[in-house]
Amino acid sequence: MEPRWLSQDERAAWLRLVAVTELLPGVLDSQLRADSGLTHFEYYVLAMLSEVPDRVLRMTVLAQRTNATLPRLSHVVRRLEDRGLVQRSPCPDDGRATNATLTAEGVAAVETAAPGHVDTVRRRVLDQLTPPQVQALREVTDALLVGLDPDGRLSGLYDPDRAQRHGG
Amino acid sequence: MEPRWLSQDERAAWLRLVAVTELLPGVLDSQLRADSGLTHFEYYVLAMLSEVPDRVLRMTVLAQRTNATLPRLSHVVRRLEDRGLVQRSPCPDDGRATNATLTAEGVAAVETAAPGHVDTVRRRVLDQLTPPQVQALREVTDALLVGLDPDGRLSGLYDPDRAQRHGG
DNA sequence: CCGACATGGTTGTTCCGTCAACTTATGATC
DNA sequence: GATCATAAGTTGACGGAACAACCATGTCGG
Repeated sequence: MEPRWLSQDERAAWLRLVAVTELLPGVLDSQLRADSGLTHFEYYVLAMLSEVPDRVLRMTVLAQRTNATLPRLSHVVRRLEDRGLVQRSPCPDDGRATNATLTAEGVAAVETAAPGHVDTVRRRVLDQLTPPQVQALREVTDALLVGLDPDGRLSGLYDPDRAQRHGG
Repeated sequence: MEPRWLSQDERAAWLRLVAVTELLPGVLDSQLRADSGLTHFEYYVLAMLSEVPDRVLRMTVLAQRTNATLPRLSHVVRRLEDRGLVQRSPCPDDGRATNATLTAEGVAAVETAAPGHVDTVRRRVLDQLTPPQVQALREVTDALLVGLDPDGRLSGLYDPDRAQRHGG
């Protein structure tokens, strides 16, 4: 079955979007790795925990907010626990569940890593855009997420209102 | 040194961009894998070769156009060669260089995979956007690539002069 | 309550990407 | 034309991610 091919404009936009998604992870990862010994994903795990009351989240919720599969998160959290940045403990409410708690060292790690990370985000990304373009980026990505995240699994990451329904 | 933190708008745009870059690769990879047994990156390697005269490119050029490091491309091309989709041969002009040629089977693989891939790109990405939003996406990603690809390494991927068609 | 099913996590395998080291060829310099 | 530096690719080791299999716990219908 022959699909509708892409128009000139669509193709141009699409190829650039692909290029951005290819390049962005590398930029974030290498800066964080070099300066803080953290993967971008590890940083996000710690950051998500640091923004939440008591700095505790159940593995499932944490996985949703970081767009990780449970196996992936399990491995990462185990490594972070080995490094003393996170503490795992059984959830009292549900014998199956595990809580991941950010330790004091974990807090320190996030606070140490944050400035350099934010600086990279500024210089490599946001400073390239005019204020109207920032607004446009927000609107476009919002629309894209409808197609990419139809169940709102990641909504905790970008939409505080929907976070309560899905991640709370 | 304390960085400038992100404004409300910047943070919103940034978090959504991160969410998009987290989700998009998985969407593309799983469709291509399931339907064609190809990684998105493998598909792009084959697609880039298919769009070029004689379907030959030197490894270095191919690496630039796909934003791959040379080691990564070398590994991928070896696997593709094992599957009969690509043929490697020494470059007559430069004894150090290697040419990668798309085989007939490789052409067939791209042509088989393309419709499903384009369909996914449409349904999951482009159809979520209005025409003005497609235009905005193009402009914003163009600006972003200045910061992410300062040397223009990937320009072959999105520069209209060098890239004529995609997915066909 | 008891058996079937669903949910929450972990573990192990396999594959892919990165990094560093190495081989070979080219180009510049004297 | 010999030497040294650089470029093009390959290879191997290592770490992280996807996937599948598995175990433990909770839930629901009889």
